[in-house]
Amino acid sequence: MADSPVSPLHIVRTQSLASLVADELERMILSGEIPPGTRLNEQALAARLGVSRGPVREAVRGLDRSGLVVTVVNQGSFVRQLSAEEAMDVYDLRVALTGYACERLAGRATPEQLGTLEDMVQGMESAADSDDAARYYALNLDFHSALMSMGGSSRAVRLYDDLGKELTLFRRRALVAPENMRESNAEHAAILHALAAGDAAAARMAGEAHIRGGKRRFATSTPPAGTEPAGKKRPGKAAARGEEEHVQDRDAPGEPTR
Amino acid sequence: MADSPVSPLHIVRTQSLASLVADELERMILSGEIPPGTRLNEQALAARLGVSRGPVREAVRGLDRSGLVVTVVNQGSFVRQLSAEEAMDVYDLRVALTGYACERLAGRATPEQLGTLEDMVQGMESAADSDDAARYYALNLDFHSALMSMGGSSRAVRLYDDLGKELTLFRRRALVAPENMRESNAEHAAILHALAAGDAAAARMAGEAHIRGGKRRFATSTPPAGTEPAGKKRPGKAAARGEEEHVQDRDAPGEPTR
DNA sequence: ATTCTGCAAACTGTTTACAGAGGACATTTT
DNA sequence: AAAATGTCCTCTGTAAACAGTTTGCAGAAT
Repeated sequence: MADSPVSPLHIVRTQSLASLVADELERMILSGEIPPGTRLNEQALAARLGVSRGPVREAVRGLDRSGLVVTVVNQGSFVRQLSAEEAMDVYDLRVALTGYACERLAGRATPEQLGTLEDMVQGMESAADSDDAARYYALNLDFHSALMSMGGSSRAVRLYDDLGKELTLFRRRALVAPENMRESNAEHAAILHALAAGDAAAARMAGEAHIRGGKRRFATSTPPAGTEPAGKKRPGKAAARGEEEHVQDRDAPGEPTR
Repeated sequence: MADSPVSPLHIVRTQSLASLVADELERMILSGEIPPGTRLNEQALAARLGVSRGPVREAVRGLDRSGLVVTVVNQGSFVRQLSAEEAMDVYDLRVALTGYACERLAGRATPEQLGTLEDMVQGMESAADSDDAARYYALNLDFHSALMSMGGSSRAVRLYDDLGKELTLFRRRALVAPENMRESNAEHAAILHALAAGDAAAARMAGEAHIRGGKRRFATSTPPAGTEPAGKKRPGKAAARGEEEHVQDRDAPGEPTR
């Protein structure tokens, strides 16, 4: 009846603590607040989030399955570290996914869908003109999400997003240089053009070329070091006191088991 | 020193109970022992596996993340039910992945790798000749795994396998009709031929065509009913007594939230 | 006869408690 | 002085207990 179905008593338990913890943990990891290689101290995390260790363990187990976290028995869970090669492999998978979505969409894109994409490309152009990297970044995410959603399936969208999260483990932030924005958006336009023309082969090529371009743009603008130095510091006993500390990094195993 | 490195005290804790439970649960689900739509009763599962509810919850949470299980707050976790459309989408994703792996492999396949694949195709041919569906099935899995591993990355292999597990949720078992074996293996040979020729485009086409063929062979040999009837039985109270019962199905929500 | 209400059992979500493993530091030994 | 070793302490892994919710059934009221 009421407009807002809020229970008068306590807030309705609409989702479990474990899922909330999982979301928060994922956010912390993807934002870099907890850098790769860091050990996830269950007790500290539980205390910081105001829950017990149970939900934290469940959340970490979920992140482990989805690839953001690596667990070593009796040693704990660590934020996954992606090697440069693995990151490139992930890019390649996104190439394949994007190409496929574009190819499928070419044959059946509705004028409405094309209009939506067109608007996004326009928006990115204006963002590039005003050097608004943040806005370009957001629109770019939307564009690719829309592409996957229209051409692929919901499963494809989730896959693409998950791969993106893994990439975020490698590159701290999407480095969008001003000149890259224009180049990138030109490729967007090429995709759109092929889609509008209904040319499946061209759309696929354009989609693949775009992600490959992103991979290249990233690879050329990143430090040439093959593997990250990672945290080598050993905090000793003091850090374990945990007064304000919520995470503690030990030796930081890169990829112990997989 | 000894041949079998078994600890004299208790068996070495080489992996956690939660991971063991997760493996066992996955096996149960994929084998059909716990059919889609079934609710996973934590207490019953814990009792059956001889552990407490903690590891079971962690395992279920992991399966939820990997897509085999769907969880509803305060109602429990259910084995996921794939609709026919979703299954087709998963097939399409495998088409894309396989095509991509084949394309990449074409340029750089070593004679050794080609020999390995050749042996598998030969093995499948002999299996088809003797109508040994089980052996064909196993070799087929190996062939595709090898293809992904050689042409793609370890990430691609895992992705492909995970998608395969999801498909298993839909089709109880890979139905390999005798005539299908020959058709399927002819496509394998075509892939191999293109790979040996180093023709990337042809390899991709052949790889894609093969999975599409598998999709078609499955779609034509499956009941035309769009959605599965699923378990509609309401077991009442008797089943909940749990003397030998380890699972209990209630209303079986297909895809409550995603 | 049907529907609604109230009670009870079961199950999920969460917290708390306990045992074993691993690591860091101090001491001892060579 | 350097290496080895012993001890303590933290943290993970697991189990058990506790609170809240949902579900099913029985009985009452219409």
